[in-house]
Amino acid sequence: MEKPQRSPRERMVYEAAQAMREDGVGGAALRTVATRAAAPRGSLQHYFPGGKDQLVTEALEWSGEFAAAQVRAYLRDTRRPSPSGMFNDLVRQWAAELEDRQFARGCPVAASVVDTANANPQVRAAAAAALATWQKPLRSGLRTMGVRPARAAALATLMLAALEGSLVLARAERDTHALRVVSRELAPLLDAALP
Amino acid sequence: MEKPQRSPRERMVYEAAQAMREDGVGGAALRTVATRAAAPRGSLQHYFPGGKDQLVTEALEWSGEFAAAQVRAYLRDTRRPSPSGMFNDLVRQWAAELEDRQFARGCPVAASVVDTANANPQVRAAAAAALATWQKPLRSGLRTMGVRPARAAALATLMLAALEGSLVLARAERDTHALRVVSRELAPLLDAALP
DNA sequence: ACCCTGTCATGACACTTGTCATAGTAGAGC
DNA sequence: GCTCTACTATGACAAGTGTCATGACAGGGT
Repeated sequence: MEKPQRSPRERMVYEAAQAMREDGVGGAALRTVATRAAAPRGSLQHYFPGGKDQLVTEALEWSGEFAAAQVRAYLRDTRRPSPSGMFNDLVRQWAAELEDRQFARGCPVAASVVDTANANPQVRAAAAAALATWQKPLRSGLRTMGVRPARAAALATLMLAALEGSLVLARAERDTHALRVVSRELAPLLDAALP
Repeated sequence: MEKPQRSPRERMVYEAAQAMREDGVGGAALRTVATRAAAPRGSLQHYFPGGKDQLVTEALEWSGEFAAAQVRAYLRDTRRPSPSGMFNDLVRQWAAELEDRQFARGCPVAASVVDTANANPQVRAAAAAALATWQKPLRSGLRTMGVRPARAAALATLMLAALEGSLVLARAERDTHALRVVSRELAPLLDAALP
């Protein structure tokens, strides 16, 4: 996830997502977000009159769309896509970033669920929406490869669950081993869904 | 996870784990933990001179052992255990509790990783240790069923990752659908490892 | 009787957080 | 030039946090 050249508002949403990935929603202080976005603190209340909830919600929307674009890029750029190839592409990118950043950043959706799913219905709904956005290209990609619709939905869910879980394991162990194992073990199952 | 009749100290560790499951490590305030454990606030500094870090660490140890005992109970009480049966037993118990408590409580290990893996090495290590404790009976159970050691380790990792991830999905969606899908899709893969 | 140790109880602290209030500044439109 | 709007900037505040200091109280052991 490279840091793009964007408006102050977009930078704040972006940096909010990154802060959530590092220290969870509770650890993502608004002052820190403003500082890292090189934006004035006063702009927060101007752009996000809904307060922190709004910022977190938009950060989740951004994250969902970013993840979906990543999947679509695989489908667009790969000559002969396969279910296992699509999943492995995800795993590979996450593993690379975990190692680059020394396991500092996880998934913002998981962070928001763990921190606020119980206390904040709005953020919880935003997390669910981000997951749906992410899952959509996975599902349609599988269908394009010839997987039956019902099965495509199930496998997309499995991919997301396995990825989110491996990320937790990898960060705990400071080792991308779990990610690689899961990708390897799941590969035959995923490809067996092809016609 | 029933609330046992234990010493004030044990009650505090237990309630710390539950609070972490609900609102993450950041949301688990020490005052709240003391109140819910029906213990005086002063006892916290007495039993846990290491402060919140120590309490969280012990809560993770407790959680790891609780989860491991759950797996061992399946292996002990089931006449003809199978890999898919073992995984489904886990899923079933988690799904039941999610629904009972209306998705208020997730996995404490995931919570600690997401919240503090980046900032707190001690807690991160405790989370990794808890995962190892949990994984151990899964691995040895698979081996007892006849799965080759290397494969048993890989499948245990896969189970944990898939479970942790499904929990995130299920809490976000307030629906145990993802848990059931993952269990169903993984079943044939898991049982195919039998000799 | 004494003290000593484990536990309980309460108050205070420094700090951070999200939020609000207020005012300043730039720049376009006319 | 003037005004209106969008944005920037700074200060303050109440609430909540982890931590520490201090003291009270019980119950043995001697």
